[in-house]
Amino acid sequence: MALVGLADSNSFFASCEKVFRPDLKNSPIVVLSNNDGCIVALTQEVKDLGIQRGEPYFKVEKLLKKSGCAVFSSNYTLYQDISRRIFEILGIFVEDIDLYSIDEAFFSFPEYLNENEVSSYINKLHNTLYRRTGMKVSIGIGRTKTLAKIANHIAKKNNGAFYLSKEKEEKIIKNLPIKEVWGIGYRNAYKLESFKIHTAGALIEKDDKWIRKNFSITGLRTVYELRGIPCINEDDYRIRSFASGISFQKPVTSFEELLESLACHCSVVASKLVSKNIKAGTVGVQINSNRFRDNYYSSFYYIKLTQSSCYGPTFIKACRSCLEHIYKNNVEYKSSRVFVYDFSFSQDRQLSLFDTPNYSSLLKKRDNMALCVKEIETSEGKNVIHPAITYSKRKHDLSSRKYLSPCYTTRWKDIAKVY
DNA sequence: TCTGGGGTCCTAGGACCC
DNA sequence: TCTGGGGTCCTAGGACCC
Repeated sequence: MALVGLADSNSFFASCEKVFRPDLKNSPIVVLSNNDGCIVALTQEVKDLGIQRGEPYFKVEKLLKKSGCAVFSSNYTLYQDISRRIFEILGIFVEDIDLYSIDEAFFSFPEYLNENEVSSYINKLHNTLYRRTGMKVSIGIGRTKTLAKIANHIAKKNNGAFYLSKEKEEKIIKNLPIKEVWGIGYRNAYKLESFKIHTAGALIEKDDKWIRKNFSITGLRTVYELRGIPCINEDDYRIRSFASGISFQKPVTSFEELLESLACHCSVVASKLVSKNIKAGTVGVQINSNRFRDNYYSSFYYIKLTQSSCYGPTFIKACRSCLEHIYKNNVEYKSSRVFVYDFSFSQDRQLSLFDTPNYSSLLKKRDNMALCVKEIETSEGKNVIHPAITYSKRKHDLSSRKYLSPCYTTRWKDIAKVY
């Protein structure tokens, strides 16, 4: 059985911002969500001020300014590129990389190596990643994904790499607080504590039937993983749906403006579908008013397309129909979102009984158009071609990003200068 | 004034069938 | 008074993750 490894960057977004700003090496840093709304990444210095991830920025703005904290809007272009570089290097060292999120990846590791060999190999990996990207990436190794996650947690506190061997498991799990276990959120932690279970050690002692009854199959899987039996498979990460959405800077009330924002999201999802070489069979639209206000309104509607598609204008048309079902007058809308699911591979197309040859050739033309748009976006940049309906609004114009850093690694004019 | 965005999985319960 | 038993499929909502 192979060992499982987990590579995970520390305060990923905040660390990316530090790479090109050595002057901020020891400064507190926060990175804000879209629209500069919430804190989504923060360094230890900021955590020490008692601030948590998810905190609305306006509530702590004064405190942060007083402590000399550097503030950034999310620069996904930069983070995505640094992430790509990290995983590229990881691929030189290990096999079967399974990307879990922008800053995390599981991988497999040969078990025939002895403990010292594993430890020195992962230390070397950690150091190479730091030297070549400027990012501190913690490496944890264990018998299962859940154990690798625990090992990674320990690595973060030590020197960046940790191998949780079978021999060490018992001692470490015994006193591990239940809420630090991956897969146990605050609600289940609270529930477990009401049963007087406070540590992972106490949890793995419990009877399988009891766990299944109180915490469902998901809870039982976590317990098996803690016992060293792998239960979380790579298949679990197959994409089933994705979405594009954003909060507006100012409330939106008109049907046309909402549709315009949805059209921007359609372009984003269409482009993502083309790059993955898949088509979506269902399109959904969600619109929301401000959830912190009275009379909160949120509605969702979806349409199954007659033919799976990756063509933006087809999605826009579907969004218009969805919106007609859920749009209400006199509501101040705060956000909109487009979902796509029911994926199929691009080459399989099931024609319906009443399709005419003309219709299939139209569908072919649309496929080609979608590919063509993607090619233009790749060579000329994302904002050079877009549906006419979105002419006055681009996705990023809809939200505020006051503290955006340069795209150091992906745009020539933003490249770092050395004086 | 201001409160993110993007995912996954599971379960209960309703609708429907024989 | 009292209303079967065994399925499937779908959806909303909850819980979790980053």
